[in-house]
Amino acid sequence: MSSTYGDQMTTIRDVAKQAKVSTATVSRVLNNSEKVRSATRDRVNEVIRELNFIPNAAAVGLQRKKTKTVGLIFPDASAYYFAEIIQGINRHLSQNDHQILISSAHDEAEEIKIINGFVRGGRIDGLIMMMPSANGNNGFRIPLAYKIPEVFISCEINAPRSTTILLDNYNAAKEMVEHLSKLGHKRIAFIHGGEHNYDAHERYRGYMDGMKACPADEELNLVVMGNFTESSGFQATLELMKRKPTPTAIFAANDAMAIGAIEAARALKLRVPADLAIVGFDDISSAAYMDPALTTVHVPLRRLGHLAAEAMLKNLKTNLADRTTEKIIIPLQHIIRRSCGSE
Amino acid sequence: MSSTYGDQMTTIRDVAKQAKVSTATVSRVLNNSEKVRSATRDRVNEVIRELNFIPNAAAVGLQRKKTKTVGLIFPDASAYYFAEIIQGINRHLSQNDHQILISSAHDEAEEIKIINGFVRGGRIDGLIMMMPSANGNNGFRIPLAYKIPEVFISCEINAPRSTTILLDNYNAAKEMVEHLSKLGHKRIAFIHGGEHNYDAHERYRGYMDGMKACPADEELNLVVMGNFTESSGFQATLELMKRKPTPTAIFAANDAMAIGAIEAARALKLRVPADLAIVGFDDISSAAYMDPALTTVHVPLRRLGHLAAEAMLKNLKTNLADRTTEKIIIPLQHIIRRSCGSE
DNA sequence: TATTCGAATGTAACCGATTACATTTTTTGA
DNA sequence: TCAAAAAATGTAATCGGTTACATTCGAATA
Repeated sequence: MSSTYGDQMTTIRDVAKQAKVSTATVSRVLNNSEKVRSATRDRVNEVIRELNFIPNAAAVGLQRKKTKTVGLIFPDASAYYFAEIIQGINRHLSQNDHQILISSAHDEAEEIKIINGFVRGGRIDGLIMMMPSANGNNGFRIPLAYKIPEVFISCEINAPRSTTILLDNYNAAKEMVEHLSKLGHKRIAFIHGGEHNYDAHERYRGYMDGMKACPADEELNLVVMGNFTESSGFQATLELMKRKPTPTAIFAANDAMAIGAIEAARALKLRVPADLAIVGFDDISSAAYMDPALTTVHVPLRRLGHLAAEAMLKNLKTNLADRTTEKIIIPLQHIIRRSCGSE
Repeated sequence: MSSTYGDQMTTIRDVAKQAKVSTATVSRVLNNSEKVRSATRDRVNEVIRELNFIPNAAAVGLQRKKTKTVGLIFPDASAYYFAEIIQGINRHLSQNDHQILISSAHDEAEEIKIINGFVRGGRIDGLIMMMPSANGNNGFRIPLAYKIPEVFISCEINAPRSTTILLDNYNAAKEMVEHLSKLGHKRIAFIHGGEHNYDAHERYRGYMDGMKACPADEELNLVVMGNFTESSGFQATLELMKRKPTPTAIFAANDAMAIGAIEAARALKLRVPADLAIVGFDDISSAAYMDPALTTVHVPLRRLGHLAAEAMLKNLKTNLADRTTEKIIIPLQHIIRRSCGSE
């Protein structure tokens, strides 16, 4: 059985021999660490280029105990949402000579197993976790045992010396309710995204507090549980419109459910926004092209990824003792379009 | 500066010492390679569990010249589309004890540099490339120089001993035209996705050949270039409706552009499908929830990813000499909804 | 020109696993 | 019971780099 690299594996020894220096010198040139006479450096670089030599990552990793790789743990759902974030992360990391190693699983036990394997196997230098279903209370404490930098996205783990990046879901949701309220709506329903999802829960909290501040008709229960999919938004809306009195506005915890809600309104022969205002959250690319165009909250996913990568790179450069515990909250902007009846 | 692993790095020597055997025996237990007396095996496994030992990936990789990692090269665009594929790939690979290393860049030179670094640096055992803009003619020959398994998605590189996975865009597009034709349409326009995109081009070919077979009013040029975004579909439709005679149906090369087209029709006060039929391609999750629900071609992205992973794992087990050149074509299914006026 | 000293370079141990080969232990059979 | 064969285990070289320490070189100074 032939080797993976076949006969093309070039080692530092090949370079050393051809440049008539020791491997130590080649290594020094590679890492421009100590002083190397410029004539020697040029000669070595010439050979490196000639042989198309690239140091073996495993050998470097073994010695340095660094892999230039960041692990990414993401839930196995909602591809679009996570893909944008990952792109943001990857863009910034690869510009800084780092790679990402991805894993995803919904089963939390499996998740922990994977993380453990990554870290203890020395595969990664740092860990970026997006686990909206994890919080400090449900036993997700494993990462804290490690000493590698950790960045958490959309979950409140509260691990010391880690960086947490959150969206300001709460305020954005609250303001959205206030906006609907200002338009005269009193019976504003909410389609939840899932009890155990951090973002969904924060949006729900914002909705609830927003409602408290509004002059409401009466004590209403206008919250229905969805699961972030179009079809759940559709079902939830059908469900909501059976209640008496019926809501005059629906706030869906994400755009996909808002799309389902619009479709349900249509099935019920209700005009949006005249009979029923509908707003979402996320500002997915098609939101502007819905009928009616969807009022929503813009979530800068790539920027979120960029911030995560930035925090990771910073922590990677800082030794454990000097790392601080940080929480970055991204303010969110409303996008008022036609579906709320504002224009 | 403390080590990445801090004091928690457990080595095979620690295990050997505690189990009172040599490192060779521990290694044999780990790889259940040769025979080990079961009493010894149990004792070693016990210690491994006790110490939570996981072999250092770099050390294993250095020795074995295998990383259990597959490189993924994807274009830096259309997150949703690629995310679904990546999920499909990842799901299957991680079930088989492999990880993925992702990279993406639009600049082809940078792309080649990254691939080269991955392969020559021994970071990956195999390469899955999705480069719709690459084809055998535009110089994308680098990968052929390597001996690791290669799987290409949506591009025709024709590298020997590699596996290529393609969607049957051509036939699906042709059949879509035939479907529209059967509904009585004679002036069917096409919104292209990009000249250099493989999928877009195949869909275009299918459209053209479908048109040839249809009884057309006259020699029409009803093709406009888009770029797979909603806004380009919007613009393209505005453009198309200025032509005389105006098209009665629009076939967009993907759903996003079809969404833009529907919105444009609306802006022009045209009813869909009564005044203008509009169909797409991809079957994104919101397609069923558009108004009108979008007729399109379903593209099984996760399955595509799964097939790519499967092919990769198979090739990984086969040595170079025994690998065959394979081309897998995935047949595509139409989803007839309301936007084509069929119901 | 000889001496000194810092800069440049080389030597070899090491990172943590695997594995060919050597050695020890156990089993088998006469 | 003991020699021979088979099985289990150990020893040490190795993978391809990095780096502490040793050595050599060259320039500056006397």
